[in-house]
Amino acid sequence: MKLSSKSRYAVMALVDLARFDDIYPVSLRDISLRQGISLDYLEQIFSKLKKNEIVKSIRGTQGGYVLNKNPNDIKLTNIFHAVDEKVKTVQCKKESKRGCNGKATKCITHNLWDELEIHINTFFENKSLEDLIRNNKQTRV
Amino acid sequence: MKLSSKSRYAVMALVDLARFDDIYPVSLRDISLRQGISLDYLEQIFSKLKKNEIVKSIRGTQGGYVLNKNPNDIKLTNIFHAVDEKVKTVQCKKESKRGCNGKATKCITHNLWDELEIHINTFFENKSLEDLIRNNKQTRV
DNA sequence: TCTAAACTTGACCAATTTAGTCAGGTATGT
DNA sequence: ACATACCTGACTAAATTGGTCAAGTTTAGA
Repeated sequence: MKLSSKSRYAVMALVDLARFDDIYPVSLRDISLRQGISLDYLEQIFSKLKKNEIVKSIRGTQGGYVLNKNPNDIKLTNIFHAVDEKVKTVQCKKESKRGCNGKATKCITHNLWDELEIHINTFFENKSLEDLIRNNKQTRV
Repeated sequence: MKLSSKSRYAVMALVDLARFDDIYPVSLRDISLRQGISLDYLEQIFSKLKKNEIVKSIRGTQGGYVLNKNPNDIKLTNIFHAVDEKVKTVQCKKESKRGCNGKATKCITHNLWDELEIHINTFFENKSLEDLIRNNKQTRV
Protein backbone atom coordinates (compact mmCIF):
# COMPACT_ATOMS: atom_id res chain seq x y z
CA MET A 1 0.00 0.00 0.00
CA LYS A 2 1.41 3.28 -0.95
CA LEU A 3 0.41 6.88 -0.98
CA SER A 4 0.10 8.48 -4.40
CA SER A 5 2.51 11.27 -5.15
CA LYS A 6 -0.48 13.45 -5.90
CA SER A 7 -1.53 13.25 -2.28
CA ARG A 8 1.93 13.74 -0.98
CA TYR A 9 2.45 16.77 -3.17
CA ALA A 10 -0.91 18.20 -2.17
CA VAL A 11 0.02 18.11 1.49
CA MET A 12 3.53 19.43 0.88
CA ALA A 13 2.21 22.28 -1.21
CA LEU A 14 -0.41 23.21 1.35
CA VAL A 15 2.08 23.26 4.18
CA ASP A 16 4.34 25.44 2.08
CA LEU A 17 1.45 27.72 1.24
CA ALA A 18 0.25 27.92 4.80
CA ARG A 19 3.53 29.36 5.96
CA PHE A 20 3.03 32.47 3.86
CA ASP A 21 -0.70 32.52 3.91
CA ASP A 22 -1.05 35.52 6.18
CA ILE A 23 1.32 37.64 4.16
CA TYR A 24 0.41 37.33 0.49
CA PRO A 25 -1.00 34.90 -2.08
CA VAL A 26 1.46 32.20 -2.98
CA SER A 27 2.03 31.41 -6.64
CA LEU A 28 2.32 27.85 -7.83
CA ARG A 29 5.56 28.83 -9.45
CA ASP A 30 7.09 29.55 -6.05
CA ILE A 31 5.80 26.33 -4.57
CA SER A 32 7.09 24.48 -7.59
CA LEU A 33 10.56 25.89 -7.08
CA ARG A 34 10.68 25.50 -3.33
CA GLN A 35 9.26 22.00 -3.21
CA GLY A 36 10.63 20.64 -6.45
CA ILE A 37 7.24 19.72 -7.87
CA SER A 38 6.42 20.20 -11.55
CA LEU A 39 4.33 23.31 -12.15
CA ASP A 40 1.99 21.55 -14.55
CA TYR A 41 1.31 18.87 -12.01
CA LEU A 42 0.69 21.39 -9.26
CA GLU A 43 -1.89 23.05 -11.44
CA GLN A 44 -3.83 19.83 -11.68
CA ILE A 45 -3.66 19.39 -7.96
CA PHE A 46 -4.72 22.91 -7.05
CA SER A 47 -7.60 22.77 -9.45
CA LYS A 48 -8.97 19.98 -7.29
CA LEU A 49 -8.15 21.68 -4.02
CA LYS A 50 -10.04 24.71 -5.23
CA LYS A 51 -13.10 22.73 -6.25
CA ASN A 52 -13.14 21.31 -2.76
CA GLU A 53 -12.94 24.77 -1.25
CA ILE A 54 -9.67 24.16 0.51
CA VAL A 55 -7.98 27.06 -1.27
CA LYS A 56 -9.07 30.20 -3.07
CA SER A 57 -7.40 31.53 -6.20
CA ILE A 58 -6.45 35.09 -6.97
CA ARG A 59 -5.78 35.65 -10.64
CA GLY A 60 -3.49 38.05 -12.36
CA THR A 61 -0.06 39.38 -11.57
CA GLN A 62 0.86 39.04 -7.91
CA GLY A 63 -1.91 36.50 -7.70
CA GLY A 64 -1.69 33.01 -6.34
CA TYR A 65 -3.51 30.81 -3.90
CA VAL A 66 -4.69 31.37 -0.36
CA LEU A 67 -6.17 29.01 2.18
CA ASN A 68 -9.94 29.08 2.25
CA LYS A 69 -10.26 27.82 5.80
CA ASN A 70 -8.51 27.94 9.09
CA PRO A 71 -5.53 25.53 9.04
CA ASN A 72 -7.05 23.86 12.03
CA ASP A 73 -10.15 22.98 10.04
CA ILE A 74 -8.24 21.44 7.16
CA LYS A 75 -7.71 17.79 7.99
CA LEU A 76 -5.68 15.33 5.98
CA THR A 77 -8.96 13.61 5.15
CA ASN A 78 -10.17 16.72 3.39
CA ILE A 79 -7.01 17.06 1.35
CA PHE A 80 -6.93 13.41 0.37
CA HIS A 81 -10.57 13.42 -0.51
CA ALA A 82 -9.99 16.40 -2.74
CA VAL A 83 -7.29 14.68 -4.77
CA ASP A 84 -9.20 11.38 -4.90
CA GLU A 85 -6.89 9.48 -2.62
CA LYS A 86 -8.86 6.60 -1.21
CA VAL A 87 -8.05 4.01 1.35
CA LYS A 88 -9.12 0.77 -0.24
CA THR A 89 -8.55 -2.49 1.49
CA VAL A 90 -11.38 -4.47 -0.04
CA GLN A 91 -12.79 -4.84 -3.48
CA CYS A 92 -15.95 -6.33 -2.09
CA LYS A 93 -17.84 -3.41 -0.67
CA LYS A 94 -19.81 -2.17 -3.60
CA GLU A 95 -21.51 -5.41 -4.49
CA SER A 96 -23.76 -4.98 -1.55
CA LYS A 97 -26.42 -7.52 -2.32
CA ARG A 98 -24.21 -10.48 -2.65
CA GLY A 99 -21.30 -10.83 -0.31
CA CYS A 100 -17.72 -10.73 -1.45
CA ASN A 101 -16.39 -12.91 -4.28
CA GLY A 102 -19.92 -13.49 -5.45
CA LYS A 103 -20.54 -15.68 -2.45
CA ALA A 104 -23.57 -15.35 -0.26
CA THR A 105 -21.68 -14.23 2.80
CA LYS A 106 -19.00 -11.74 3.67
CA CYS A 107 -15.52 -12.92 2.92
CA ILE A 108 -13.74 -14.47 5.82
CA THR A 109 -11.52 -11.49 6.48
CA HIS A 110 -13.99 -8.74 5.74
CA ASN A 111 -14.06 -7.40 9.27
CA LEU A 112 -10.29 -7.19 9.32
CA TRP A 113 -10.13 -4.94 6.29
CA ASP A 114 -12.85 -2.75 7.65
CA GLU A 115 -10.88 -2.39 10.85
CA LEU A 116 -7.77 -1.50 8.90
CA GLU A 117 -9.54 1.17 6.88
CA ILE A 118 -10.90 2.71 10.02
CA HIS A 119 -7.49 2.60 11.64
CA ILE A 120 -5.90 4.51 8.78
CA ASN A 121 -8.73 6.95 8.28
CA THR A 122 -8.68 7.84 11.94
CA PHE A 123 -5.14 9.03 11.50
CA PHE A 124 -6.18 11.22 8.59
CA GLU A 125 -9.16 12.64 10.41
CA ASN A 126 -7.19 13.69 13.43
CA LYS A 127 -4.34 15.40 11.63
CA SER A 128 -4.82 19.00 10.60
CA LEU A 129 -2.74 21.38 8.55
CA GLU A 130 -2.25 23.37 11.73
CA ASP A 131 -0.51 20.38 13.29
CA LEU A 132 1.86 20.17 10.36
CA ILE A 133 2.78 23.83 10.32
CA ARG A 134 3.44 23.76 14.03
CA ASN A 135 5.58 20.70 13.59
CA ASN A 136 7.46 22.27 10.74
CA LYS A 137 8.16 25.47 12.58
CA GLN A 138 9.45 23.45 15.45
CA THR A 139 11.91 21.52 13.34
CA ARG A 140 13.26 24.63 11.63
CA VAL A 141 16.40 25.91 13.31
CA MET B 1 -3.64 3.75 -0.88
CA LYS B 2 -4.86 0.29 -1.39
CA LEU B 3 -3.99 -3.19 -0.39
CA SER B 4 -2.92 -5.52 -3.19
CA SER B 5 -5.14 -8.47 -3.87
CA LYS B 6 -2.14 -10.69 -3.38
CA SER B 7 -1.96 -9.64 0.26
CA ARG B 8 -5.66 -9.93 0.76
CA TYR B 9 -5.71 -13.38 -0.77
CA ALA B 10 -2.76 -14.47 1.32
CA VAL B 11 -4.55 -13.60 4.50
CA MET B 12 -7.83 -15.09 3.37
CA ALA B 13 -6.12 -18.31 2.38
CA LEU B 14 -4.23 -18.59 5.64
CA VAL B 15 -7.35 -18.04 7.69
CA ASP B 16 -9.10 -20.70 5.65
CA LEU B 17 -6.18 -23.04 6.08
CA ALA B 18 -5.88 -22.40 9.79
CA ARG B 19 -9.39 -23.62 10.39
CA PHE B 20 -8.52 -27.12 9.22
CA ASP B 21 -4.90 -27.08 10.20
CA ASP B 22 -5.23 -29.48 13.10
CA ILE B 23 -7.10 -32.06 11.09
CA TYR B 24 -5.31 -32.55 7.77
CA PRO B 25 -3.24 -30.72 5.16
CA VAL B 26 -5.32 -28.34 3.11
CA SER B 27 -4.95 -28.41 -0.65
CA LEU B 28 -4.82 -25.21 -2.64
CA ARG B 29 -7.61 -26.62 -4.75
CA ASP B 30 -9.93 -26.59 -1.76
CA ILE B 31 -8.93 -23.09 -0.76
CA SER B 32 -9.39 -22.00 -4.34
CA LEU B 33 -12.92 -23.36 -4.40
CA ARG B 34 -13.93 -22.12 -0.99
CA GLN B 35 -12.47 -18.66 -1.31
CA GLY B 36 -12.96 -18.09 -5.01
CA ILE B 37 -9.30 -17.43 -5.73
CA SER B 38 -7.61 -18.71 -8.89
CA LEU B 39 -5.55 -21.84 -8.24
CA ASP B 40 -2.61 -20.59 -10.30
CA TYR B 41 -2.51 -17.40 -8.35
CA LEU B 42 -2.67 -19.24 -5.05
CA GLU B 43 0.33 -21.28 -6.08
CA GLN B 44 2.36 -18.13 -6.58
CA ILE B 45 1.29 -16.86 -3.20
CA PHE B 46 1.98 -20.07 -1.30
CA SER B 47 5.38 -20.39 -2.89
CA LYS B 48 6.26 -17.16 -1.13
CA LEU B 49 4.60 -18.11 2.12
CA LYS B 50 6.62 -21.28 2.11
CA LYS B 51 9.91 -19.51 1.44
CA ASN B 52 9.15 -17.35 4.44
CA GLU B 53 8.46 -20.40 6.58
CA ILE B 54 4.90 -19.49 7.31
CA VAL B 55 3.58 -22.76 5.87
CA LYS B 56 4.97 -26.19 5.14
CA SER B 57 4.06 -28.23 2.10
CA ILE B 58 3.22 -31.88 1.90
CA ARG B 59 3.43 -33.26 -1.60
CA GLY B 60 1.56 -36.07 -3.25
CA THR B 61 -1.97 -37.30 -2.98
CA GLN B 62 -3.78 -36.13 0.13
CA GLY B 63 -1.06 -33.52 0.44
CA GLY B 64 -1.47 -29.83 0.87
CA TYR B 65 -0.23 -27.08 3.13
CA VAL B 66 0.03 -26.81 6.89
CA LEU B 67 0.94 -23.90 9.12
CA ASN B 68 4.58 -23.88 10.11
CA LYS B 69 4.07 -21.84 13.27
CA ASN B 70 1.57 -21.26 15.97
CA PRO B 71 -1.21 -18.99 14.65
CA ASN B 72 -0.42 -16.65 17.46
CA ASP B 73 3.10 -16.18 16.13
CA ILE B 74 2.00 -15.37 12.61
CA LYS B 75 1.39 -11.64 12.46
CA LEU B 76 0.00 -9.74 9.51
CA THR B 77 3.42 -8.17 9.15
CA ASN B 78 4.94 -11.57 8.48
CA ILE B 79 2.35 -12.43 5.87
CA PHE B 80 2.63 -9.09 4.10
CA HIS B 81 6.38 -9.20 4.17
CA ALA B 82 6.25 -12.64 2.56
CA VAL B 83 4.19 -11.45 -0.38
CA ASP B 84 6.15 -8.22 -0.77
CA GLU B 85 3.43 -5.91 0.41
CA LYS B 86 5.09 -2.74 1.57
CA VAL B 87 3.76 0.34 3.21
CA LYS B 88 5.25 3.19 1.27
CA THR B 89 4.37 6.73 2.07
CA VAL B 90 7.54 8.42 0.88
CA GLN B 91 9.75 8.05 -2.12
CA CYS B 92 12.50 9.86 -0.37
CA LYS B 93 13.91 7.37 2.07
CA LYS B 94 16.51 5.60 0.04
CA GLU B 95 18.47 8.62 -1.07
CA SER B 96 19.90 8.92 2.37
CA LYS B 97 22.76 11.29 1.72
CA ARG B 98 20.77 14.06 0.19
CA GLY B 99 17.40 14.83 1.64
CA CYS B 100 14.18 14.38 -0.28
CA ASN B 101 13.67 15.82 -3.77
CA GLY B 102 17.38 16.24 -4.16
CA LYS B 103 17.27 19.09 -1.67
CA ALA B 104 19.67 19.33 1.20
CA THR B 105 17.07 18.88 3.89
CA LYS B 106 14.21 16.54 4.60
CA CYS B 107 11.03 17.41 2.79
CA ILE B 108 8.66 19.53 4.75
CA THR B 109 6.26 16.71 5.51
CA HIS B 110 8.76 13.94 6.00
CA ASN B 111 7.95 13.40 9.66
CA LEU B 112 4.29 13.10 8.84
CA TRP B 113 4.81 10.25 6.42
CA ASP B 114 7.04 8.47 8.85
CA GLU B 115 4.36 8.76 11.49
CA LEU B 116 1.79 7.39 9.08
CA GLU B 117 3.92 4.40 8.19
CA ILE B 118 4.43 3.61 11.81
CA HIS B 119 0.74 3.98 12.51
CA ILE B 120 -0.15 1.45 9.83
CA ASN B 121 2.64 -0.96 10.59
CA THR B 122 1.69 -1.04 14.23
CA PHE B 123 -1.68 -2.38 13.23
CA PHE B 124 -0.03 -5.13 11.20
CA GLU B 125 2.38 -6.05 13.93
CA ASN B 126 -0.28 -6.45 16.55
CA LYS B 127 -2.67 -8.57 14.55
CA SER B 128 -2.09 -12.31 14.48
CA LEU B 129 -3.67 -15.13 12.57
CA GLU B 130 -4.97 -16.37 15.89
CA ASP B 131 -6.96 -13.16 16.29
CA LEU B 132 -8.53 -13.67 12.90
CA ILE B 133 -9.51 -17.26 13.46
CA ARG B 134 -11.05 -16.42 16.78
CA ASN B 135 -12.97 -13.62 15.18
CA ASN B 136 -14.09 -15.83 12.39
CA LYS B 137 -15.30 -18.59 14.65
CA GLN B 138 -17.24 -16.07 16.59
CA THR B 139 -19.09 -14.81 13.56
CA ARG B 140 -19.98 -18.29 12.37
CA VAL B 141 -23.43 -19.31 13.51
C1' DT C 1 -3.45 50.06 -23.31
C1' DC C 2 -0.07 46.66 -23.37
C1' DT C 3 2.23 42.97 -21.31
C1' DA C 4 3.75 39.58 -18.30
C1' DA C 5 2.47 36.94 -14.38
C1' DA C 6 -0.50 33.79 -12.85
C1' DC C 7 -4.52 30.89 -12.91
C1' DT C 8 -7.51 27.35 -15.99
C1' DT C 9 -8.62 23.42 -18.71
C1' DG C 10 -8.26 19.35 -21.10
C1' DA C 11 -5.90 16.17 -23.96
C1' DC C 12 -2.29 13.09 -24.18
C1' DC C 13 1.34 9.64 -23.04
C1' DA C 14 5.21 6.49 -21.39
C1' DA C 15 6.35 3.53 -17.85
C1' DT C 16 5.17 0.71 -14.17
C1' DT C 17 2.34 -2.25 -11.55
C1' DT C 18 -1.29 -5.41 -10.93
C1' DA C 19 -3.63 -9.39 -11.22
C1' DG C 20 -3.57 -12.66 -13.02
C1' DT C 21 -3.05 -16.98 -17.00
C1' DC C 22 -0.51 -20.68 -19.17
C1' DA C 23 2.47 -24.38 -19.71
C1' DG C 24 5.13 -27.07 -18.33
C1' DG C 25 7.24 -29.70 -14.80
C1' DT C 26 8.14 -33.02 -9.99
C1' DA C 27 6.84 -35.76 -5.93
C1' DT C 28 4.07 -39.33 -3.65
C1' DG C 29 0.10 -42.02 -1.54
C1' DT C 30 -2.85 -45.72 -3.02
C1' DA D 1 0.82 -46.57 -12.86
C1' DC D 2 -1.83 -42.79 -12.10
C1' DA D 3 -4.19 -39.19 -10.08
C1' DT D 4 -3.51 -35.66 -6.92
C1' DA D 5 -1.10 -32.01 -5.44
C1' DC D 6 2.90 -29.15 -5.18
C1' DC D 7 6.42 -26.31 -7.99
C1' DT D 8 8.40 -22.93 -11.27
C1' DG D 9 8.93 -19.54 -14.60
C1' DA D 10 7.43 -17.11 -18.55
C1' DC D 11 4.09 -14.24 -20.26
C1' DT D 12 0.43 -10.54 -20.76
C1' DA D 13 -3.80 -7.43 -20.84
C1' DA D 14 -5.52 -3.75 -18.40
C1' DA D 15 -5.30 -0.22 -15.14
C1' DT D 16 -2.88 3.24 -12.75
C1' DT D 17 0.59 6.58 -12.04
C1' DG D 18 2.97 10.47 -12.68
C1' DG D 19 3.42 13.27 -15.19
C1' DT D 20 3.91 16.64 -20.00
C1' DC D 21 2.03 19.71 -23.48
C1' DA D 22 -0.78 23.10 -25.52
C1' DA D 23 -3.89 26.62 -25.55
C1' DG D 24 -6.28 29.39 -23.34
C1' DT D 25 -8.31 33.53 -19.64
C1' DT D 26 -7.74 37.04 -16.14
C1' DT D 27 -5.75 40.97 -14.03
C1' DA D 28 -2.10 44.15 -11.84
C1' DG D 29 0.99 47.35 -12.97
C1' DA D 30 3.96 50.15 -16.16
